[in-house]
Amino acid sequence: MTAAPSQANDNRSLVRGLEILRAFKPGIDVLGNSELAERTGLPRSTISRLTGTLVRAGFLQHDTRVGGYRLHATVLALAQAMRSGSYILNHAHDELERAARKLNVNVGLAIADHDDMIYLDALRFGPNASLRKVVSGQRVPIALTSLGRAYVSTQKDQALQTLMAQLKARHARDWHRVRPEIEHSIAEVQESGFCIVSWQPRVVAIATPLIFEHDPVHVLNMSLYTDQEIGTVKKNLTKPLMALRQTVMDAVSAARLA
Amino acid sequence: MTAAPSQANDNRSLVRGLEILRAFKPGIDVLGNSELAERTGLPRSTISRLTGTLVRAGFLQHDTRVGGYRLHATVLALAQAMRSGSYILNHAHDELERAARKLNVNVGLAIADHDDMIYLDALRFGPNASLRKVVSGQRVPIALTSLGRAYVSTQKDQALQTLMAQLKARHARDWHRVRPEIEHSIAEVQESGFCIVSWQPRVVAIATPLIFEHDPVHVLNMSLYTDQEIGTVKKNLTKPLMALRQTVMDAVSAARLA
DNA sequence: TTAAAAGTTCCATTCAGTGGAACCGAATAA
DNA sequence: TTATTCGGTTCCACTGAATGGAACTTTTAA
Repeated sequence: MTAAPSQANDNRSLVRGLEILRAFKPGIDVLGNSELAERTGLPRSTISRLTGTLVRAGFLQHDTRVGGYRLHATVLALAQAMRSGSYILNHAHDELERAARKLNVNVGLAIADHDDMIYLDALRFGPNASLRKVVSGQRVPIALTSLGRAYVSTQKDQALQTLMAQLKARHARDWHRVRPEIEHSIAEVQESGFCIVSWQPRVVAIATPLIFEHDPVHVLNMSLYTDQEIGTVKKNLTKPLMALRQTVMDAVSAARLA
Repeated sequence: MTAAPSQANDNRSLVRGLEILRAFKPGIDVLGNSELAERTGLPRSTISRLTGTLVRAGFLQHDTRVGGYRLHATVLALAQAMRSGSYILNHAHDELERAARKLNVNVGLAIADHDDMIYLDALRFGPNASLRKVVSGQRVPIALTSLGRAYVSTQKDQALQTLMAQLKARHARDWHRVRPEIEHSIAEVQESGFCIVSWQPRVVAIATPLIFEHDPVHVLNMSLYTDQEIGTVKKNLTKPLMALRQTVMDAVSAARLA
């Protein structure tokens, strides 16, 4: 999650306020004014005023125990509104769940945001088999994941150039290694409709883009924690993934006629 | 969810931007610039600029199909960050789930925001018995629910006055009816530690406040869809609710020592 | 084709937001 | 105890960022 582009004629105060909100992530759940000032590079007085407004608006709360701010429940209400309004998610969810249960693999649906993918829905299995958990909102980097690369493969021309430039900026250090990997994945998707990546040890993931006219690109994935060879996983998951993809697309298209 | 107080020296643009975000709720998932202008009373040019910024910041997306804006996945990431940072929620969740399964009732944990309560966690049973669903972010009005009234009962003096004034403003129409109900619930909590309300037909709910030093007040509740008399429900749920309350408080206190 | 509605851009005006500095209060050190 | 540091807030003079009316463009509806 790199800093927002912060382009031309954007409303400055609004951008700054949102930047403050975005400074909170899993693991960073309390931030004081001076920490925020450091992270954003803004003067302390400015931060102080903005956090005040964010508190009164219900987006932050002050934690007197540790003397800092936390995100407040208003953001949960927004998330709820967002999820309930995403018809793709709504029509896909049951199918994702069914597939996850049947195959005993993690199944996810995600969408791009800057240089991350964000899960709209993620059905996860704990280590002890059937324990299930539904998560949403997790960010994973576009450049390194099957999810992200499946997304990249849907971009063309100018949009693709821009995106690659962003990714390069974020992964400057090991771009020489990452770039060919991305290009390999793109080729993979173009050839067979999906790509396979193992970006964390023992986790193999396979992803395929879901494209609907007039809608942002969504990406579907399956992943599992395993010792199997990547080839074996490919053999096992390709068909189910593509089948799920078709099922979801049908479900969404059908719903659209009503 | 009434308009934010929008007090003294608040950053105007930021407040307006957040107001735009808050205009989206379940059921209202697409809004065009002019609709937003209407709802907020701001000039169309201003809205246009602000929505532009919100889009570039990743908080809104433009839906070209219907020509309007939707909330974007960034708000999911924020919600995820918020939930993962709430240690009360984290330590309570498993207990809530256990209780819900055991008793076959809905169990929830909520926190106040303006004149609403917002669920941090809500374990729901579908009509067909054991189907379970975890929800968070739903808003319910303070004045009308057991959840909200249990919260009101924790407020004193100035804070109580202010809160009641807010509620009165929101429920001006039938304040003469609502006010005594709230006062009854307050007395109930002060006497026995919980209150019972049926604010929707056939739904009975019982709630109890969870107070931790230096933390905002949380409220725990149980509810069920039933034909039973309120007295019967009370008999059945009082003990489990208070037991759950104790369990959660212990779990949180224990975790705090580590 | 015309009319109406929705959205964007322009631009002169001004006041909202800014940030440096001073101030406050709490925690820590001496 | 007093001094010192640190985090936070308040003050205030300055100014350019944000504003909103009007003009313009694009889309939708009739």
